[in-house]
Amino acid sequence: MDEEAKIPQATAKRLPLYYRFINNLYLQGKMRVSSKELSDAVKVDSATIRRDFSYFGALGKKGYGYNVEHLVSFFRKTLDQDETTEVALIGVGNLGTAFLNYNFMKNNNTKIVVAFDADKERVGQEVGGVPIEHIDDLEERMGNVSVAILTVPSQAAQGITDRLIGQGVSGILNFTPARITVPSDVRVHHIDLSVELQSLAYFLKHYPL
Amino acid sequence: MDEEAKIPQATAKRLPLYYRFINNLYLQGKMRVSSKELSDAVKVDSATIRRDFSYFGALGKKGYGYNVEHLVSFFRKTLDQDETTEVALIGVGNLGTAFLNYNFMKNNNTKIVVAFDADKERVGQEVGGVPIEHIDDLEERMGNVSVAILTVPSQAAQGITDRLIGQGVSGILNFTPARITVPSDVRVHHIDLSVELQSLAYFLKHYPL
DNA sequence: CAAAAATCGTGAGTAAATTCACAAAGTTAG
DNA sequence: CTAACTTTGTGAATTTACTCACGATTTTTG
Ligand SMILES: NC(=O)c1ccc[n+]([C@@H]2O[C@H](COP(=O)([O-])OP(=O)(O)OC[C@H]3O[C@@H](n4cnc5c(N)ncnc54)[C@H](O)[C@@H]3O)[C@@H](O)[C@H]2O)c1
Ligand SMILES: NC(=O)c1ccc[n+]([C@@H]2O[C@H](COP(=O)([O-])OP(=O)(O)OC[C@H]3O[C@@H](n4cnc5c(N)ncnc54)[C@H](O)[C@@H]3O)[C@@H](O)[C@H]2O)c1
Repeated sequence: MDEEAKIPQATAKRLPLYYRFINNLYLQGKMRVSSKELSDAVKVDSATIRRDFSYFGALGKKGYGYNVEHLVSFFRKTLDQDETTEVALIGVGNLGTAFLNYNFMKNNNTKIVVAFDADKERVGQEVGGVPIEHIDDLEERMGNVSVAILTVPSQAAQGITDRLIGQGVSGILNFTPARITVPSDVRVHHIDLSVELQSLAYFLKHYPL
Repeated sequence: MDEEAKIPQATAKRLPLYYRFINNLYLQGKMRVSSKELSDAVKVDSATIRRDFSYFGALGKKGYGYNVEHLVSFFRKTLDQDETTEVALIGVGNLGTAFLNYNFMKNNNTKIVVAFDADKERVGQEVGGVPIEHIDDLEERMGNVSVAILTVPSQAAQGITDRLIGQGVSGILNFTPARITVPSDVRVHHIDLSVELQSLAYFLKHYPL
């Protein structure tokens, strides 16, 4: 569909990382950067970086490297940094509160605009400038947000997911351990912190470096 | 070194996920499970599950599936669930507080035993049963913890990392946007929440399902 | 200006991971 | 006990990702 649709997924996942770093260079007034420097900074092999960039055409110059300003404006366009993606957060508990307090807007095109919780005490408050609505009002108060962050207890995850999808949400960042079921046109990224910690421990024991 | 060292990394990362789900089945009293059922539950292709399990030998029975009790005890051993990995957390802010309040011990062999912060107000308090020490006392109070969770501001990340490594830490779960530099025998897992959110937004726009 | 140095972009090779698809072996039902 | 059914384990094919290594081109130095 998109003409860029042939970009490998592994590359696509690295783009925001590149963007953030290049933007920092830009703000620091740096004029040029080589794939080797980028590699040291973001810990991705320099050949991989050149390959990643090459999917978008010849962004660099041989013997010189990449022009920071050119790169940054290219990535801004490519990552739609000018167009903010509005996000809803469901479950204002420990994790949800942390996310609301965090400013996802730094170098970032995403913004949490509304939060929901089942606890009546919290409803009506604001956390990090985001109003908290009651979960029963999800359908009325969600607007046409297309991305949701799920930080509810795992038992509630599937039910809420179904309602979110009913409202047209097409991307979910799921922090609950539940592996939710969604139609094939909805994308879910699972971030399973317990699994991350356990698998790190497993790697340490079984894959000594 | 290990005889299991040839297990693909992608497989190793899924093991804790399998374990958690199988353990739940076990607690529910379920006797048997097929790769198809597991697949529906954890959203991993059933052939991938069978392949993953097969690295550990023939755990199942043709025409029957897998015996839950057998699986659960096998994974418990394999994932060293009997031996708790002690973890330190550095930076008791929004995110750090959420992790301390969370009980990583459910189905889990990891435990945060100590936390550090630079803010004197917090030192001496407990959060989620974990004592908070001052970062200046890191070297004295860390014990021989081998894994650390980094939830400090990104500017502090590299300096703290160096000190952690000086104390023998060999695994770091890094939630800061900084890509830290470590010796080659230290393993770092980056969890970059802004990148996750941005790349989800990117996928939605450029890879319509 | 010429030689040396830097660095990109990419063809080709390698490695890792996933998926297909089916024989083999077991289970279940009657 | 037999036939129909289920489900594993895996060889082979495929897909995806990474890395090497080098020619081409530009910059830098003296
Ligand atoms: N906190 C962590 O460090 C951590 C780590 C790993 C996984 N998780 C997972 O993240 C999720 C949230 O964790 P947490 O520690 O923030 O939990 P929490 O209990 O602090 O927060 C959950 C929030 O969801 C709200 N809630 C409950 N049911 C709801 C519903 N039906 N609709 C809307 N809101 C509802 C609760 O009122 C509460 O505010 C859990 O699934 C947990 O397993 C958390
Ligand atoms: N909160 C989020 O949702 C979120 C999302 C993405 C990334 N992050 C990253 O996670 C990290 C923590 O985020 P946060 O929101 O919890 O920040 P925070 O400011 O709430 O917490 C940081 C904590 O670290 C402590 N600290 C500062 N310097 C220290 C030092 N040298 N040694 C020890 N402790 C020190 C501070 O006192 C504070 O308690 C940041 O790097 C942030 O970029 C957070």
